[in-house]
Amino acid sequence: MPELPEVEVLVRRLAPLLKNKTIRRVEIRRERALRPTRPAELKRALTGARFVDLARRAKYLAFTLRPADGGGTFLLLGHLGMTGRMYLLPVNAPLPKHTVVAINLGGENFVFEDTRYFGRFTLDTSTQQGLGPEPLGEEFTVEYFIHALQRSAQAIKVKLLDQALVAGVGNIYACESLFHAGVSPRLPARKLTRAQTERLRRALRQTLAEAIQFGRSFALDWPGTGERDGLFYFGRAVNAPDYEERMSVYGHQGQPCPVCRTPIRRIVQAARSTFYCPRCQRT
DNA sequence: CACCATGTTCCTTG
DNA sequence: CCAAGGAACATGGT
Repeated sequence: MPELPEVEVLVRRLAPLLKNKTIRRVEIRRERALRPTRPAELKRALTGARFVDLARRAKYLAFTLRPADGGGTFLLLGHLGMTGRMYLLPVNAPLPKHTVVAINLGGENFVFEDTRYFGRFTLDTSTQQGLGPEPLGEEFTVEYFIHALQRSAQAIKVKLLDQALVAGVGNIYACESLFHAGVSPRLPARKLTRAQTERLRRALRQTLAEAIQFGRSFALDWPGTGERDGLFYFGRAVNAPDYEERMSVYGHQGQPCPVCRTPIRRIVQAARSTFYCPRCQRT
């Protein structure tokens, strides 16, 4: 469930539920997610600690905690990978099959579940160093974007997935943003005109912001104690009839473009699927 | 059995 | 040294 908008919505929903809660016990079922933190180290740091803040950076969840001994704060980072979910469960509810970590907060467990185990739950913050600006932030200016694209011959679609260029864009919203900007996913980054770059920046910001708005207004099947967050809006959702229509091109191979009715095409770039309209995105 | 999947990291090649 | 491409990680759905 993992691109910037989904993480943003999750963070905002989770924050008030975790705030000021004290960790009683930590159960680690998949050590791999902690890399390179050792399980004993994570348990020692978390047990008795208290959640004081939660924020999003790119696709990461950044938990700020106050240690058991009360001095200062420290950071815990979560990443949902491809299939990660985080939510609260009553302590008497069974933990799901692919539970990575379960944190006992007293009456409930804060659960990190991840079917494919690509996600992370760690004290290692080194990955934050290489991240580029937030696409919705002030630092992501037209000038920055133009400058960053000028140095690369890589296809613009592939470039958008580069977290060092702009942090938080994933495969779905990269495809959608290029469509809204009317830019071909195959266009080499350095070939974008100033006008195209401006349109793309605008499309990125608008597409991401709209997805966040949708996620915040969406009637989630998750009051904080349900069994699933039900949060990821792509795919078949719970009770959302207009769900499929949210995407203009992603996953719509062979279906008519919503603007010109030309069949949407699927190509492979950097081993990932790209969906686009060959007519609306000619250059 | 085949192919596909919201992500990141590591290794190889040029 | 760098850029770019591909595989690996692991599980499940269609």
